[in-house]
This record gives sequence, structure tokens and C-alpha cells, in this order.
Amino acid sequence: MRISHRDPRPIFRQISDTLREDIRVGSLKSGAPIPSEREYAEKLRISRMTVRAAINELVAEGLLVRKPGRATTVSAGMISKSTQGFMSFTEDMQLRGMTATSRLLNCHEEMADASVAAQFGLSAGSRVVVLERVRLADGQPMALEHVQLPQGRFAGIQQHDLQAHSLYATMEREYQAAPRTSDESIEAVALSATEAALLGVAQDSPALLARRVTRDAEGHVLEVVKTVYRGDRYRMVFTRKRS
Amino acid sequence: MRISHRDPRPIFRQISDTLREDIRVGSLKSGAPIPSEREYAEKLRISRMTVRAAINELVAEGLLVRKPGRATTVSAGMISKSTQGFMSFTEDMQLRGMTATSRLLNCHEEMADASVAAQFGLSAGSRVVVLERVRLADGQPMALEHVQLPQGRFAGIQQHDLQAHSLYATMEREYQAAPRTSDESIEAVALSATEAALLGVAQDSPALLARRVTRDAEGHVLEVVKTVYRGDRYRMVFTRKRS
DNA sequence: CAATCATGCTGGTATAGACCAGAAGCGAAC
DNA sequence: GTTCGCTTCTGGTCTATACCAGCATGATTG
Repeated sequence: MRISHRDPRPIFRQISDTLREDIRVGSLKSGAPIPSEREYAEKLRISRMTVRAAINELVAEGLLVRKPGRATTVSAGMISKSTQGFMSFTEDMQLRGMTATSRLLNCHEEMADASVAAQFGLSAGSRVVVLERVRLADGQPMALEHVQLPQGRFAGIQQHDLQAHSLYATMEREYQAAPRTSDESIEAVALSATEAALLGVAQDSPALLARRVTRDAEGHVLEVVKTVYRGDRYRMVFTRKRS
Repeated sequence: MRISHRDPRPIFRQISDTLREDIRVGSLKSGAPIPSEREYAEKLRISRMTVRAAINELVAEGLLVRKPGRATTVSAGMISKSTQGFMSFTEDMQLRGMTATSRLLNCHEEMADASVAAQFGLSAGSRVVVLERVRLADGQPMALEHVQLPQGRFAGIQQHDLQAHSLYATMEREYQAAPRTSDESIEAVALSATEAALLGVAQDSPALLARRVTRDAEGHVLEVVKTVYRGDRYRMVFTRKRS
């Protein structure tokens, strides 16, 4: 392991990236101790505090476990990176090896109702862009999606090709809006006749109703989404950490 | 704001706790800038690095947002602490202001099947403790729970009063096993006749089927759980962070 | 042989200083 | 007036050092 001062990355990131990769490929095995902080500092001729900054990143990610008095070790359970964090439907399907497409049902501006306006931190009666789509995976209906976006921040987003591109990709590229956190709630419901017809399944089939509020790094709400997933084809996966 | 050297907490934690509380009660408002790191260091007569350690905690929690060149500000969206992390059914119901109880259906040891043994990191044929319970909230059936625990780590856990105490509480107190992360998957299903009878609802009612693998800080699997929640009374909430 | 204590490891906390890059405010020059 | 550039803020990174508490090991002592 070496560090380079020509590398644009800060030193602590060079170290953490190297460690992360070593863990990923398995040259550092689950449960195995890593060299001590002082050892890294000496070998690499850098300060111990810099080494700690690198290790702190990996501890926060759950890849390493600190043990006061003993050595820092590689976490025994490997968390499948994929189930961390949330994603758009398009990204979600890509990860599952399927291709996401959409059938646009409805796209218009309207007055936000009181609760949605409040979530956006806007006054009642502000305008929102509403997007209703059937989401398909490999051509098969998978979910019904109802998205509300604040018109002020995403003016003209209707013009973009949302059939071809991920909504998140468009938000980031065209509006510099990066989704960072989401609050979700999930419940099980029976499909109404209308929903069932759109999804191509029998009425009263079980389905997942997911509500999501997505925020950027500063905590501003980017979207309020309600999605109904077919119970027979969709499974939601995620990981949680306990404080 | 003051720091005390008699306080058993480290200095950086005293600062982060104070800041956290200021944000919680609203004396630091959403979007407002906090004093600069150098200002804190001067006023409190401590090192700037110590101040940074405190602020780092809150940035990691999403309460503060760093902005290079500008001031650090309070995040605009307040994340309801409650929806962070996962919890046991007992804790979950407590948070919702209800009282959790159980009706034990089944409790025995058996051979782990191949896939479960693999998840525990044990050889095929290892023994597991199986716990099947109807979970009630304020006396009403809410969910069916099927828990598998590695017999080696939790020998004799059947003897404890799991009707009265949270399983997690027992694991922590009696076995020094602290749940730290969980991988979950959720799908929507229709209840079988048996399940419906136990939950006191009609057959084919929609329900949430949750599978959870819980790990401690070192990544060792503590439990493998399958839970069926009534669709009409239970809603799962959580927050996610995007990398 | 067994209990005890010293030593040398580990990570945890804290210091005081340094330099960088980006943003902002302000004044001077055009 | 507008623009350019300086000064002075901000956070980002890094150093070298110090002392603490927990743990392991091995030597010493009973």
C-alpha cells in the first residue's frame, strides 16, 4: 500500500478507498484484524490522526469494527452495498437486472393540497407538478406511481423525456437537485378495480402501498411519492441501522 | 454553553449533545447557520479539532449540513428520530403508544435448514431455537412472528419470560448481544386460512410479509425472523439515506 | 501451580499549530 | 457604474504530540 501526493484525493480517502477495496475483493477477510493505527502511520509516514480519519469512514459504513484495547477488525457480515440507500424505480430495476420503462397516464400542474404544501415548506395553494405513471419492468406492469414535485424548483420538468430517463437523473442533471434521504411508509392493501386493471392483475390482489418523501442534503423536500407495487412481483429490500 | 471537565462524557460529546438538544427544542432553527468552528474553539477554549469531532457526529446524523466556504447550517428537514433504525416489535409498539404482548404458539429447538444455517455462519444441521408468537398490540392481534435464534449463542433463552420482556432486551441483558443492523425484505401477500384465523381477520386479507436478518456490531447474525403483519392495522415506517 | 503485577500493546480523546480552496465583502481602478 | 483584486471569513486536510483506559502477555511472587 502506498499513498501519492499527486493523487487529487486527500490522503485519508486514498487509505479508506484502498481498505474498502481490500475488503471487497477479500484480501482482508471477515473478522480479521487490520494493522494498528500506529503501524499504518509509521509505514506510510503520515500522522496517526490521518489514519484515524480513514478508518472512521469505514467504521461509519459498518465495514470495520473498532474494539478498544484490541485490534480493529473487518465486520463479519458483509452488507450488500445494493440494499443500502434508496433509489428511483429506474435504478431499482436496473439493479435487479431488468429494464424500467413508463407509460405516462397523466402530467399536469395543480394546486398542492394543504398537507403536501406543508411538506414542501410552501404556502397553501402553491403549485405542484403531478406525474402519474405505470412503471414497467421488462415490459410487464410492476407499479403505479404518483409523484408530486414543487413547481418552483422544477419548472418545466414536464418537457424532459421522463420515459427514457430516470427522474432522479433528470433532477440531478437539469436542476442540481440531489436526493439524499427519504422517509418511507409501507402498508399492504388490496387493489381497487382501476388499479388492478392498470397492473393487469385481479381485483383485490394484495399490493404494497409505499409513500415516500425525498429530501436533499439540506433537508428540502424534492418529491412526495405514492407508489402501488404488485404484491406478486415486487419485493422491497433495505437495511437499517440501530442507534 | 459551557463544558465541564468533571462531566464523564468526552468534551466533543458534551458539545454535540448540547447542539442536538438546541436543534431539537428549536433554539437553533432549520436552515440557520451555527457559529463557526473557530468561534466555538475560542469561546470554549478548546481545540478546533475537538469542535469538528462534535460537528462531525451531527453531520453524520443529518442534523447539520457543512458548506465549504460558507457556514455550517441546521438541516432544513427534521428527521423524526423515531423512524431511524429498526426495533423489536415490543419497542415498535411502545413508540406508537401501545402495549405489546405475545401469545406463544410454539417454542422448540430444531435442526437449522441449510439456508438458515448458512446465514448464521454455522454448519448444516446446527441447532436453532424457534419461537412462534402471535404479537398483540393493546390486546389486538397485530402480527405473526417466526423467530430463529442460533442455539449455541442463546442457550436456554426459552427459560426467560419472553411474554413480559422484549426479546431484544433479553438478548442484551442476558447474552450481551446487541442488535445493530438488519437486512429486511417486504412483500405483500394474501393471508392463508390459518394465518387469518390467528389474526382474527378474513382469509385472503392483504398483509405485509417481512423477512429480517439481524446482526450485531461485528456482523454476526443474531436472529432470522419472518413476520406477517395485518395490512389493515400495521404500517411500517423507516428512513433511508442515499450514498 | 496459581494468583498477581508490570509492561507494552490497542484504540479514545485532546491539543496547538499549519496551510489549502472556496466564498464573500469591500475598495480601488477602469 | 462596473469590474477586478485584495482581504478575511468559512470549512477541509494534515501534522506531531500527549495522555488515558482497556486488554493481553509474560514474569514474578506467594
